[in-house]
Amino acid sequence: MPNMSSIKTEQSASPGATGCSYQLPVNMSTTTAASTVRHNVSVTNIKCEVEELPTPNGNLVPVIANYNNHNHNHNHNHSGGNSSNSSSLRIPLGGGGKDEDESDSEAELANIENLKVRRRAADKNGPRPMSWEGELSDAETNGGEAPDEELMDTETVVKSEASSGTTSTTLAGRQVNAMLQPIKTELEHIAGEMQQQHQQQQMQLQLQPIKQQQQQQQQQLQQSFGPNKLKLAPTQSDPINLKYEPASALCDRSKSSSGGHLPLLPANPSPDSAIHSVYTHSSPSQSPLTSRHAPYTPSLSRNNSDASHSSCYSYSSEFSPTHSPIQARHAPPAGAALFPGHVNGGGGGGGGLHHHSVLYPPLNVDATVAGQEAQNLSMDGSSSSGGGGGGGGGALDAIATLPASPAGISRQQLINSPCPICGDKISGFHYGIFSCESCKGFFKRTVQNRKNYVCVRGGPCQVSISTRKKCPACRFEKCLQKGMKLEAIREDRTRGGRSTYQCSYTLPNSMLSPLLSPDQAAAVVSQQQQQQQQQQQRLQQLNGFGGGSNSLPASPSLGASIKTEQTDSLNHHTTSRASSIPALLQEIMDVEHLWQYTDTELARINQPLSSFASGGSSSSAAGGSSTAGQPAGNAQQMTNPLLASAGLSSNGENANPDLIAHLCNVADHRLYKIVKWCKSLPLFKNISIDDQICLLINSWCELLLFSCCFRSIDTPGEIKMSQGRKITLAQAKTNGLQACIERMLNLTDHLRRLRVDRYEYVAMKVIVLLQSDTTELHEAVKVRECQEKALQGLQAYTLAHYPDTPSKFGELLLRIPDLQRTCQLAKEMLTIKTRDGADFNLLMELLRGEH
DNA sequence: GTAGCCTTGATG
DNA sequence: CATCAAGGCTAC
Repeated sequence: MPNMSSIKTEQSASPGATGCSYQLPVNMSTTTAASTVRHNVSVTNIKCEVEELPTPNGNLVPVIANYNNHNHNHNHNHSGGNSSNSSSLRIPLGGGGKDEDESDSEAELANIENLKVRRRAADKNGPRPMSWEGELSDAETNGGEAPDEELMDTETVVKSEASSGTTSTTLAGRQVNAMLQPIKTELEHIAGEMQQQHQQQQMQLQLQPIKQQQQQQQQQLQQSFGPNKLKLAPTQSDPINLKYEPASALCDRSKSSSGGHLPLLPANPSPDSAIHSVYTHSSPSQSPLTSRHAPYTPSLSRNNSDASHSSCYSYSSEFSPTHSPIQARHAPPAGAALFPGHVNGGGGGGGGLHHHSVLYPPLNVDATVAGQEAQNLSMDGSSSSGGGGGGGGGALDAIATLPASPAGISRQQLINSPCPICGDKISGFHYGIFSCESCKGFFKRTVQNRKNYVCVRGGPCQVSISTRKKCPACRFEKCLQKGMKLEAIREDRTRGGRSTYQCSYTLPNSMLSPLLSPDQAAAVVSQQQQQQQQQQQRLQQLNGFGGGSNSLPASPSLGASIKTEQTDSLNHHTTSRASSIPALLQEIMDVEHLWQYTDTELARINQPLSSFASGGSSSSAAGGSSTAGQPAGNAQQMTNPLLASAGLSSNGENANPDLIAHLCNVADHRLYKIVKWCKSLPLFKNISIDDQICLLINSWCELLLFSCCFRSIDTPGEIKMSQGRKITLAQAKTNGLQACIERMLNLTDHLRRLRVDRYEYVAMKVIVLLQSDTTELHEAVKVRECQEKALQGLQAYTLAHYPDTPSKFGELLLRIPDLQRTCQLAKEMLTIKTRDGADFNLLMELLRGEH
């Protein structure tokens, strides 16, 4: 009955009962030793039954990961005739295809493989609680009965592994395919989920809930990889909260088949799906109005005056029942004067009006009509008069600017209405919308703790009072979709007072269009797109996305980690180019967060480190396995890129045997995330499972290495591993990785010189992934076509955004052979190291398996 | 982790 | 002083 949501790196939310347990690779399951030993990586079997199907309103979208609800027509459209030209776009990937690919070894990955050996060794000594392979294997072995155990805490895992010893276990005789089976199983599993979701929706349309569940169960058993034809309808849900719902809609609520779900406002005609709209927030750079405010700082601090990034066409906290936090505190006194034609409803002159005038461009709305509507819309007699009191009040003024706002909705009505997210009773105005107390708390926890929920089903799960606990991913998504604002969460956690953030409700274009001139309407669309993009970036960064040059070390300060120079730069770009980002690139970007670690994940991964650090310099495990043949010791660890790539402290304090267990966690995580990322890529999803595996095998090193290099753009002379750990060339010399690091630095220099931005970066990753120069591909042509689409997307992007450097596209592609050569070198180095007697069995097999 | 209730503090 | 939207606390 549960629905399946998963929380990466988080313990399963609801043990057992909900069945919604996705088990992290980090953790260990209680699977049998036999099953866990089969592969070095395991995929947790995810029980994902859907008790309640998504409502047909299409209002639910997958959380965070937008990977499933994008319109892939873009991709398909890109193909076709273009494929003939593809050859011209093909890049001379590394001299030698297969052989070239053989080389490889990114510190991070190497680390992973290395650890796998240890982990497997531990597995042999006892049941491995949970692992990638173990989970899925069990599921498969047991006829689909997924282990429903709770996730174990990382620390627990570490201890169990440590206690099981670090006996080296050879993988001799194990086939490469077997080793990569985890990836395959994961891919298959995810595919199965997608298929399941698709069928669920179909069934839902047929109103056959019982059959749905039956089929779900069957699908769970299938594990077959079916094309994910499911397209989550771009939610045309209202970006506006309930209170602005048209009266008619309110009246219809009782008729709504979705039970607690609120009827939706007219679809937002924005070309972007609701998933974008949920990320909406504007930037000062984009709004001619916002420039009057303080520069936008994507900080969650309450004092950031985020009103500055309000949308000119969005309702904002003026809708707060009795006041507008923003306008009240930050409204430029003469704001209204800037827009003499602006609606002046509600009898204004109040601060709210001023503010509103600043926030909203002049609308061609008859002031009288607007004023009347404003009257009708007064939140309620008491509050509007109380809050507005002598001046019309912010709320009233705000309402006055709602050309098509519903009439007669009082605050009390709103309070009595069901929470737009779950249908529970609204308790107040929280984070930008009227919501219930539970959703308020949920949103707060999610943002403050930087949760990175992922709906294994890919969403959208229904979120109701009864189901809201089952899929936090979809719940959070809905929170955003309904208008909850990330910036409403205070960075400094100060209590009390009024919020200063700009909680903007995107005004549906359908409501605006009749009132706007074509130019204004276009401006609305443009601005909404910008807002969406920025909000998305914000969200991604909140989720730990931004591991590239944007990446910041985990910071307790939400706001601090949100704003980066590059982000600003990117935002600047998007100001003018938001609409010119190829859809494919945007889709790729939308799933990029899957690649990144969230702070929560990092925190969890590193959680055991504190204990490790106290363990002194026991070098047997950490030094032995990770440094592979080097003298174990603090000095080596300090500069060991393997450790560093794992996000481990490089201060030499981690020389504890438990470190290995910890590294296993990291390894599991990284592999898991790679697979997840791949599976969510718009192009990759359409490739056969066998070819997906093949591509992954061929490109994992390049992908990881490239991410390291891109991440290091802003640190010349240093390669950033995970979590801001850095390694310099000098440090690399101490452990024999000089050549590799040197090449990485060189590549990084090129990326810096080329000013590679994030869109280019993600596109290049996909291009690298889709390298089809291998004879092992079953559908090489198809893969090639996919790569061509990515190439075309990148080319279109670079030409559109960097017209002054038309050669950028080509230069970017020229870096790929470098990347591949670097990987080759790194792999060779690791191979050599393996001969030194270190526990690189798994790595060895992976290396061998790549050829 | 969830969610109800409490405390805080800016605002009018 | 009332309001209310933040965060905090805590039983579950």
